[in-house]
Amino acid sequence: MVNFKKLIAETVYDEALGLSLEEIEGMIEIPADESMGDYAFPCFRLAKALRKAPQLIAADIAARAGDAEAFEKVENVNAYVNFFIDRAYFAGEVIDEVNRLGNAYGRSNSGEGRKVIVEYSSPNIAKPFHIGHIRSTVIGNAIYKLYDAVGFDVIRINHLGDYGTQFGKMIVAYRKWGSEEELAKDPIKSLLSYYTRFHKEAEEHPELEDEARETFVKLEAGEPEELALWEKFRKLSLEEFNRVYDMLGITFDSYAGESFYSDKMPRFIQELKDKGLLIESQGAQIVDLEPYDLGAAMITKSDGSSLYVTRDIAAAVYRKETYDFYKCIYVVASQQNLHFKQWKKVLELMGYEWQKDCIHVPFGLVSLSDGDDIKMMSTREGRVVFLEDVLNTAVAKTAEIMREKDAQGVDIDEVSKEVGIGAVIFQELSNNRIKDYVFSWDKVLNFDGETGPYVQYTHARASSVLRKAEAAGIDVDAIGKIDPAHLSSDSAYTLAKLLYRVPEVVEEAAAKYEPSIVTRHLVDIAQSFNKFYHDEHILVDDEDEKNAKLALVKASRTVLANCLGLLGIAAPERM
RNA sequence: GCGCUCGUAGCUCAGUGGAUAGAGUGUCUCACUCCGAAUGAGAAGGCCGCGAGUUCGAUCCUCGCCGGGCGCACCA
Repeated sequence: MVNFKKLIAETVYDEALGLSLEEIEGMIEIPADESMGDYAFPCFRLAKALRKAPQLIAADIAARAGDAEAFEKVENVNAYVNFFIDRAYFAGEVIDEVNRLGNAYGRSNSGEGRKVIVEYSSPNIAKPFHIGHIRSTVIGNAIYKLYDAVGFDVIRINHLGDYGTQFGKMIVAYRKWGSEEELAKDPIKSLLSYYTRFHKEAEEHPELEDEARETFVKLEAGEPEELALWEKFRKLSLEEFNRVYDMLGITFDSYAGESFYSDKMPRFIQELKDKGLLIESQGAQIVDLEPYDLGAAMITKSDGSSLYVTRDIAAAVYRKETYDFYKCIYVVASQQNLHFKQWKKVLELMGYEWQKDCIHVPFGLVSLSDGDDIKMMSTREGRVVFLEDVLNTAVAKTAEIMREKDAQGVDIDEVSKEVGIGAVIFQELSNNRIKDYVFSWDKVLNFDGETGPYVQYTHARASSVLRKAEAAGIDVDAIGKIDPAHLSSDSAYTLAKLLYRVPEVVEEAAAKYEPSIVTRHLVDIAQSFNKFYHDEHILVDDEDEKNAKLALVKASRTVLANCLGLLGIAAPERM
């Protein structure tokens, strides 16, 4: 397909301008208002070099470019050269391309032969999966899909929080107040109650904290009794998590969590010593990062047990040695910005230059409204909304709406899951990931406007038109060369332009680790399609016109499904 | 206190060193004998937190201030 930006850059290019083709291409803009053209080239910057008013420069370029074939017209408005692409030509090109590539449209091979690791979700074992966990899980999954789409070999790692002092606490609590039967009945709930009780009791009996630390030391030393309990907790928790992952349609290539690295740490502690980085402070071993304004990174506690940073160092080196990654992406909350800065600095001081390929992709906080107050979620204090409840409620609400609408020929059980869960995922991926938000049932259960169901509805609607055409004896897949002259209306053309931009949108979203760029574009496409649908009748009598419009509908449906797929959302044909 | 981060319409949020700052939602209207109304159209709603600076041009970049959030060694 023609790269229009490149074409325009070539048209504008002139040695006298003193700019390279690439520089010109980088300056090309898409005007805010379509009445000002499809692409624009601003000439302000040229004024100084050419010693000429920018309006005059723009006029010269416009005059020079005016007769190029791909453009309907080229005109200058003040200092801008505005390019209007020949609509029919453009629509024909885009539709051919989308319908030729099908579900490969939007994908590329620009990452071919390189490995990328995405670490995401990473819940803490023995704690329930709550609405806060949706962020890493869903954003991480979308980033995996985006990197996969642009051709990278992607390894998905669920870095389970399955180690640390918290397990000392859990074991102590279980021994004191737990029972096997209770645990078997509802594992997560029981474990959570032990954990909560531990913290309550520890307020009055601080010696419990010491006992927990001692127990973790035993666990780390591989004492059989502690190890057996820990393994049991881990197994039961993982079974629960998998239920949620199944609902979300998410899988991982590795569940190597923190515990996996427990026996790999001594090597790095020794290495830090050998490199003279480790110093003792109040009985603990630390790396002094004060010269970099990053405080101190604690490597071992005064009782000798390990910490988060220690395990992350071991994990990073292990991954580099095992996978030789091009990039290792950590989808972890912005609360841990300091941790990641410290950790990267330690790796750098150790001489691991590849630490620059380790990328922390932070996201904002989910909090809960507690009457007038807005508070952070707290598992300990029982102030949580469980993700599974949110998903189930969204599915139930969807089923209710579907029954109200008396949808014909639809498997409500199946589709309400696709739509309800899709709504939750879409909502999560709508905003820039760095933004904090307050969880709201109203918002997550709203299916009007810029929502997942809206986009899915648009897809189902396009599918419905194609079904109608098939029923009338048209083989939509066999429509060959179309006459794009029928697609020069504003609404058809705007839609075609949005379809055209999908590959660059996918590349941008991957490069910025920002799935919401795709989500936003998807909404734009759906809005544009619905406008086209309202403005124009598709199944008209004129064969040529009908075929051209059906080809555009088919291309739109393909793109909607492809982009939903990139976000991990289903694209039902009926709903 | 220091560091990071956010501040755009009543609310939730897009946006870009450039042309008149955009959606959704809410409010008020309109459109289903017509391909799916989970839709579309219209109205109303803005010192883009404040103040300087850089620039031909700043909502965007820099600095300062104000406000919210998060973080700042034996949790992760």
